Amino acid sequence: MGAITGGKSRYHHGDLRNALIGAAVELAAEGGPERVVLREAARSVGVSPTAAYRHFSGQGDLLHAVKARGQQALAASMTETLHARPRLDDPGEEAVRRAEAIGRGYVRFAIEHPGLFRTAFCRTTPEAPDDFTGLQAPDDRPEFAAFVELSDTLDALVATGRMRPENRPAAEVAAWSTVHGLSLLILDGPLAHLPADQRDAVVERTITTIVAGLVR
Amino acid sequence: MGAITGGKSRYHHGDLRNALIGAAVELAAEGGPERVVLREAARSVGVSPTAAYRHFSGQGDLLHAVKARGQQALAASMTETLHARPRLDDPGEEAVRRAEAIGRGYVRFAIEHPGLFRTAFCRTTPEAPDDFTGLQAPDDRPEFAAFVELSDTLDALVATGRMRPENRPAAEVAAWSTVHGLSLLILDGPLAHLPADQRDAVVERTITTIVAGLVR
DNA sequence: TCCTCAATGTTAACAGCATAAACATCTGGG
DNA sequence: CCCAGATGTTTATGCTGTTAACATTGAGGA
Repeated sequence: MGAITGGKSRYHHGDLRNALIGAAVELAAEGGPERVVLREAARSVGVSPTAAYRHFSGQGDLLHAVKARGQQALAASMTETLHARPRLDDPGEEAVRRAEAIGRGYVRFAIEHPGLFRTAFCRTTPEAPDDFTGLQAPDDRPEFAAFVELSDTLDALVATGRMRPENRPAAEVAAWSTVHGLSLLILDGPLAHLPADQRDAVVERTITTIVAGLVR
Repeated sequence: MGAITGGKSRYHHGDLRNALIGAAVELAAEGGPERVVLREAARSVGVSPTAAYRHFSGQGDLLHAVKARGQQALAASMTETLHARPRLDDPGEEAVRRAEAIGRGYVRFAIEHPGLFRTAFCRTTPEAPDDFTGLQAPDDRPEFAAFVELSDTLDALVATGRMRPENRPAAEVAAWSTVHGLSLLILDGPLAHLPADQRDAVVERTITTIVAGLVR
């Protein structure tokens, strides 16, 4: 196969699938999922529109790939944010602060990369077998790394006595729901036109509130 | 103007704007915002596609009208649910239960009317001057009735000593974020394929958690 | 070495969409 | 009575996704 050979034929691209995904990711980053249009991605790669059909079943399939990239980018950003955080001595306090940091990282990514974030959670086909069913995430896929870290943090809250065991079930859903909804209200909803400082204050208070509901 | 006269000319519709909105709402209810396509709405009303441009500046404008209808439907559903609820004697307990009911009503509408719900919060034009800026809602518009009721309920939580005054700011954002995010995770996200009973249990626990974070 | 064939790209074509321009038909107010 | 503005229609343009038929390339077996 052609690979990325110096510059011979130019008829075969060599890595068209990834190139198309890259172009589509750029489009998504600029304008969200509705902007990832197959013909434009092909155009920006310099290839005929129908060439994409050799690598994707259609526009929906391309969008699906971009969505996966968005999820990975979110996860990567969050884990990076988490690793940069100084570790506290007290395990209970550490778990609480860690939970707050996870929420902050989530919302921060949404604000800094609105197009990618919206794409990461856009509706694709009704049948999406890639999603995990609610409460248990496969821990071998990179896009779920952040979710696994949330789970571990919640476990730590229980282990350190900061959270009552009977509150543990579905705790990740409560946490995730709050930061997810907050992100969307900020991106597209009534909080969209809020000045940055007020917005940040609201984010802080919201995260404090949900964590308070969890730890008790 | 023609009004809804018996059935004379048929050239002028008489109430085309509302008819188009109605058709578009039906489309949105079936398939969400991306399905509200101007030509199909015109078709189902029995009118030429370009006739719509006498009443809307374009497809985006029509979608905007449908979005408003969705918001009103959500608000109406929630207030109805609230009014059906039995009132408790203890004011503090009443406020807490009321807050929980508001959250339940929100998520319930999302589950029962997914297309309308998604349309009510879909992205339209970047400039949306109809949104209120975050923390204060105009209390004279029907689509904000439910939000005003949430605000009142939170005030009641403070007044009855169930919530500390310093937690009051942005409390509506925290509450709204949680139920909003939960709704979307259920509609389009990882909770989509959850069986109804498990899903309902998760909803209950999530609402309990956020209310716990508010009341303290 | 050469030759075939599957992989991968291209052009041409079609249908559906939003939208604009020019034209047609009512209808209310002078 | 009649005409001007409101409302609806036809026609046309350019975008999109998608399919079908054709072209080019490279890799591996005769």
